[in-house]
Amino acid sequence: MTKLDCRTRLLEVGTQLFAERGLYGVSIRELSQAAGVSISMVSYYFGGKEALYAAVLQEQFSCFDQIDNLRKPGSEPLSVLEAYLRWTLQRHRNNPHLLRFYTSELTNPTCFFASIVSPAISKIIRVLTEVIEEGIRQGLFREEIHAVNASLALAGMVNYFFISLLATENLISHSPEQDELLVQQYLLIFTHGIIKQSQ
Amino acid sequence: MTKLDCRTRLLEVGTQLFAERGLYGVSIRELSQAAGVSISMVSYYFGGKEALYAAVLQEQFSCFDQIDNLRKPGSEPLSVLEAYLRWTLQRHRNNPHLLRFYTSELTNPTCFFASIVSPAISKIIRVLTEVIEEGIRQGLFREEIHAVNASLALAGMVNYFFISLLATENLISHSPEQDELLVQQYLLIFTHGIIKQSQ
DNA sequence: GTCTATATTGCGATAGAC
DNA sequence: GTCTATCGCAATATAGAC
Repeated sequence: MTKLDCRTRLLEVGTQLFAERGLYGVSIRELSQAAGVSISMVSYYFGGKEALYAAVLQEQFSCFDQIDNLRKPGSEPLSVLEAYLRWTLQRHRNNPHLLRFYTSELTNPTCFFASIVSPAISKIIRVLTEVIEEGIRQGLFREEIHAVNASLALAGMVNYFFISLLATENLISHSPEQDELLVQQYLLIFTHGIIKQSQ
Repeated sequence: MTKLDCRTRLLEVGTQLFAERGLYGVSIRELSQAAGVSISMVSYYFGGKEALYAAVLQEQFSCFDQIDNLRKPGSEPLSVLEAYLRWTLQRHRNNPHLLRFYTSELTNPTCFFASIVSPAISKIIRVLTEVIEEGIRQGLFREEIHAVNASLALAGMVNYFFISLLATENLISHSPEQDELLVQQYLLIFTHGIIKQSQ
């Protein structure tokens, strides 16, 4: 087994197990056993269990940098919001473990929350807020809307679909084939509401 | 220290610490020390750490039974949804730890998820879904709306406000004084959307 | 009913062989 | 670079004194 394999296998298995049970729910014994390598490899490559967890977390949240791609100069607020929904669904599909870390860190933060997780999340909300403020300024969106509230509402709708998965998989299909329908539903609710317009 | 005090103190401290760090993030040593009782009291009163956790969880989720009070016979769908929002905010205010368990169990489920947490959550979603379906039947809500999607969206909006708290407390006030404003904002977004109606 | 003391297990980390 | 063996410690649980 080459150096790269060993390190990579630990990262992969660490991602899987930490996502399922959190930093304190997994021992490095179990971890190294699942990876098929010696227990000492965790210290050798990462410097300990917490450091391996930090490496996993860092990798998981690296995709959040892409948020800046959503806001191309001159793009309409509404299409940026739609792009955010599609990008978020895709993010969770590409990486089924991401939301576990995201939510686990928000709920039971480790010492890496402040440096890795919090900046990523608050950046997303800040970008969404700016987009919605721009929409209000352009007269597209209601003035009564508080932009931060609306951003949290939009992020909440789409993320909660995945957060609640374990308790709702008997109520609704979570298959990726439904994703385009989901985007349309959330966009419809968020922009027009559920009330039928009688004009 | 009487029997009641000792048991109660362990429950209180357990609620606090398990909420902050999860089942595996807390030891019974630390727990009993924080409660000011002997370490053996955990086994004596509850039968072990996991059993104490289960007792805490059971107590936390008992308030979910009140969901049935929201749906009085003949009440309008829209006012039930408003009552749900208000009730949910109040639930989180009355018990700042509830959402920690809620989210922690959804993300890193323990062996008690299936018996205590999942039924509570899926019942809420089921009730909301029925209310929205009734609204569609009455012609109040759009036919294009998928009732389960909309229920998850509404629950997601209001719960995510608290879930994301640690990453967003510098972006928005989380003071209880804002709660009535929040109810109005979420209701406005959910029922009418953010787009300005030009009729 | 509550304590101290202890048995036992499993943890994270590392020394040293290969 | 990877392993085995082991150290030292903290975990849960419990026996037995009061």
